[in-house]
Amino acid sequence: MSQTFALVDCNNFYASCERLFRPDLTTTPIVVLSNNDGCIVARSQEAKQLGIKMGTPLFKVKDLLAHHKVKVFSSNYTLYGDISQRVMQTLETLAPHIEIYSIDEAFLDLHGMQDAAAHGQTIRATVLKNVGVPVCVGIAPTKTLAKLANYAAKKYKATNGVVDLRNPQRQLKLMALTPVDEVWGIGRRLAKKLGYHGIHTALDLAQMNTRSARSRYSVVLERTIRELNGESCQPLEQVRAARQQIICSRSFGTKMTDKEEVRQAVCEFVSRAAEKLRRDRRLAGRAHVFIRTSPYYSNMATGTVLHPSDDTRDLLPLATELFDQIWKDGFRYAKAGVMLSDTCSPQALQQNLFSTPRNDALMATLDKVNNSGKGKIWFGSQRPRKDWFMTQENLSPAYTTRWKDLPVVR
DNA sequence: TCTGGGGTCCTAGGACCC
DNA sequence: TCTGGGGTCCTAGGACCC
Repeated sequence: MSQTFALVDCNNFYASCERLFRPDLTTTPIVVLSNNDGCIVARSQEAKQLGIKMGTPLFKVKDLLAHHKVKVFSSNYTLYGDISQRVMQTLETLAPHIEIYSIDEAFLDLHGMQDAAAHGQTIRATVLKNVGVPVCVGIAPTKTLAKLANYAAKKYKATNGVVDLRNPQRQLKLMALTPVDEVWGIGRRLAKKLGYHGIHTALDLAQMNTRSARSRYSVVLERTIRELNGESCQPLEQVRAARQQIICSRSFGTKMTDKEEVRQAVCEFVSRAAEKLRRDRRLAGRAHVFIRTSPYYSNMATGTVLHPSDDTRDLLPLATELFDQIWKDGFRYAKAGVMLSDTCSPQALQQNLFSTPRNDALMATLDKVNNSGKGKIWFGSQRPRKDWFMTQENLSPAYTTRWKDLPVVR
């Protein structure tokens, strides 16, 4: 019995979330900005039609946005995370097994279902009714084909948001029409390379010899080809693996030349990363610090955490040491960041003979205060001025997760 | 084209071992 | 010393994804 996957993907997710609580914006073009209000990471349908591209820096299109009265939002991850949970909870009632693939996508196990296309319509209607977010559904015997089906469901209006791609004839037809870079796993680099070898459509790729794909490219490409041919190589992953690394990095609004200032920024990143680590209930075994001045100089230093830890006081001195190793005077720094890796769970960690008992209560209190919205506690080495950190000029309220931001009905 | 931030997986090459 | 073969582990970097 062959498998059947459904890929459910929210339409213009962040823009749809913002619109949910602003019915006055139903027909207004909307864009959502990245963390630092740096560039555009989501657009409503109307904004897409204005030719605004994904990833465009805000300053490049400021005039265009103003001219067309586009509503601009800073990203509000608290809101998106909460709406995402509601979507996923609804999806869990619509299939025996689901894999949450990203904040706005999930694979559903529909194997053995007679009329999967009709069920696809049920999924659309139910999510729209329960949460208010429009979704599209792609159905196929492999994840890669389900992705492709979803692409078609979004692109071709006549599909009514659901494409059932279980029929091999339909698979061939769609693949012949689809540029190879729309295939899941084929990015810009690979698409260009494949183009040199005369592979332009998804069908060209599907017909490529798997053996030569493996030797000339990689096992990943081989797997993609097999999946395009209906051979499922990627099972549904119901349990999410714990994060292996945590990154906190920022581009600076204005270039930095002062060592002390950059060092303080790095310390701030360490604190943020450690906070995420504790939220995950993980310990880090390794820390990395990197700095960059656009094209000329970039460097990274890596160090081992003596005893894997989630304590900011352990990580801060190490990061400072690493920072000193890579710092060079006389450059104008554009970006810095910290990565914590080799994470493990506290249970998995063997008790070390020399490890001192950690003061978890202090870190817990610190996190509690910093997340309360009532104030911030920081270490002396951090940079208290955060003018360069998290610019959010157009933030929407946390409608669903903060009492005072609840929408009021008049 | 490097513009944002946060992730994953794979591979080539070096260090080191017998 | 650079001459054989075989293996493991680690790291940096490339490619992808959302």
